[in-house]
Amino acid sequence: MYRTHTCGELRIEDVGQEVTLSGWVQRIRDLGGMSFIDLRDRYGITQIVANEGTSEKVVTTLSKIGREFVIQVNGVVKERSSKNKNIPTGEIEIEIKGLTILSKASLPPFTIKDDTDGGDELRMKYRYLDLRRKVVQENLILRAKMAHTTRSYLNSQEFIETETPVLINSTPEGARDFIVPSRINPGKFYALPQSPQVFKQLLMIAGFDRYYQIVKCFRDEDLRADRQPEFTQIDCEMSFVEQEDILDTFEGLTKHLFKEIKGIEVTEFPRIPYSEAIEKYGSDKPDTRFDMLIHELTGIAKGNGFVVFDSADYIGGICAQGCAGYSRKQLDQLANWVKRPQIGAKGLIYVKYNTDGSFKSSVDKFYSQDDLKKWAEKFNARPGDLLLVMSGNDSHTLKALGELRLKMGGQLNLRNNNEFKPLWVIDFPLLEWDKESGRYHAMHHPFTSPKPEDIPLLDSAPEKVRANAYDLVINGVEIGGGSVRIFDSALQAKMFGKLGFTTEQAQAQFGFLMNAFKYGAPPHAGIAFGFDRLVSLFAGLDSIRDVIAFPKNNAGRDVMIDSPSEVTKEQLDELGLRIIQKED
RNA sequence: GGUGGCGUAGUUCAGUUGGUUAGAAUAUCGGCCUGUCACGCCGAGGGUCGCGAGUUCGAGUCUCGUCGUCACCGCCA
Repeated sequence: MYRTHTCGELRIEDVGQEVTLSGWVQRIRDLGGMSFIDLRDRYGITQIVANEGTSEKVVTTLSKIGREFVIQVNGVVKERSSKNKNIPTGEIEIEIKGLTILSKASLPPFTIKDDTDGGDELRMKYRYLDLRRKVVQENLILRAKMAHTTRSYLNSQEFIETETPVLINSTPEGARDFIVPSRINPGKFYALPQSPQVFKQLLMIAGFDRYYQIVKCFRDEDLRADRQPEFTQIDCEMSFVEQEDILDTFEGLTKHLFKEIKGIEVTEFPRIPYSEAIEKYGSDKPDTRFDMLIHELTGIAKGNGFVVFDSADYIGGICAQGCAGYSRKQLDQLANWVKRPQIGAKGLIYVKYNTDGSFKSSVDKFYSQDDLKKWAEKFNARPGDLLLVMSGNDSHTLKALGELRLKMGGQLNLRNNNEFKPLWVIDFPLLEWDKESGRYHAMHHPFTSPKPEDIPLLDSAPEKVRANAYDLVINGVEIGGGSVRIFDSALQAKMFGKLGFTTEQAQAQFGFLMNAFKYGAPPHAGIAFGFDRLVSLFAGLDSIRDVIAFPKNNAGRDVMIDSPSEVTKEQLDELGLRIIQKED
């Protein structure tokens, strides 16, 4: 038997017991006549002590061990003469009687300890060592708990967990697919699913009524801190439901997770239309932990001879409370920040609402104190506040104001990671115009149902058609999204037409689905949560990498196994593939 | 595809205007040490300053390129 107990469980009540422990050597403190070993496993750390009573054989072995050796120790649990209040096992120690080296260890490239040692590059290359760190283990344990809790909640609601295939067809809509060549079918390719979308709809047609799956999805697009090429979704679909039923059910799941995992009662799930989110927050995933809403000034700020504003489609700004005291340097920094290519604003106008009630702005030449007072009223600003105003093309300016709002919210410490503010963004546009391809794209996906009252607009003003689509947003993070589906093959055919598919193309790509609709399709709707993002939100992390055991880097590479990698000529031949060197 | 940050000892970092032998902490190794828990004390070893070119009498430092990495923009139905 390798162990009778783990390294985290022995307490003062166990004093006198003879025990065997196995684990990794965290640290050795050799005091000469006596030494201490911190023995670590995922449950905790237990101190081992050797002193003058320890056998010669054990002392000799002890002198050979180092950091990260895997050892087995047996001995008697003793009360410590000097206790450590900082760890749960701090009142006891094991007086060593026997010691076996189970596995030697080379010196690790970074020290295994809680506060990060070794940069991301090393941590990823030696991820199996990084995963020994308690902080990283805790993230993965949190992930496991959340998956378990999700399953038991959905199981209790009569959802059926069903697996769907991973080798499917490539489709032209949406993100780039990962492609898998078929050996048995030369010249043909599978694709990895971006989501199990059509399969879950087929399961509804099959009568499963409630489906879920915690499932890997794949998108061949550039990575971000919150985007990996393979990621996990809590994927769901329900029959005989309307939008309201989905929102209720998944508010329920979200509340349950917050309560079970974090002990937090989250009650409010406000709903705001997409258009309002854009107007007030400059984003379709607003962070509602703080207000600082965007206000439009287009009507009242034009016509004073300030060319920048007079020529703008849109003028708007935000009010940073209590920031009227910002220095020239601070204001310049903000202006430079919005001028970076990532934001792309031309400039930033400020108005200081001084505590004495006067105004000082960068456009005093064009606007009187009375003019600026009107602005301030529009923002509900009070003396001591700072107005930050931008202008230009409306969608770009709103987006830039949204970014500035987030930056100011962060700067003023209004974005607290222990506070959770969910909301539903609803009424998304069904279609958006894509300049590059010169056609409409489905904003959600091609199976999303338009709002019935907007269907007449499909022909006259397609961009005005709203969808029965919804996103769950928490703290400015898009946690999930879904829609009510089209279940009528005629409407579905019309949608494909709007998206620029010919009848033949639609038939070739999605014929099986439209065909299935002919055999009695129930009204259905669904949603998918980004599981990695949800876990990182619960863990208070900005990057999803730390909640994934073996993540990929910025360039989509796994630096530990060095993938992707080349394959042999034989493999290529068998698949009928040839590598063509790209010219620069 | 683009913008920006970072790259110096195993690790974390310092390194002045371009100037002698590139430092500190920590880790490692050796010695001493009976109550440590970030043990302590003494000593030692450890460097392709990411790589390559250029400027210069002289480059860790300046310029260009390149590689790696991170964040972001585009992209992500």
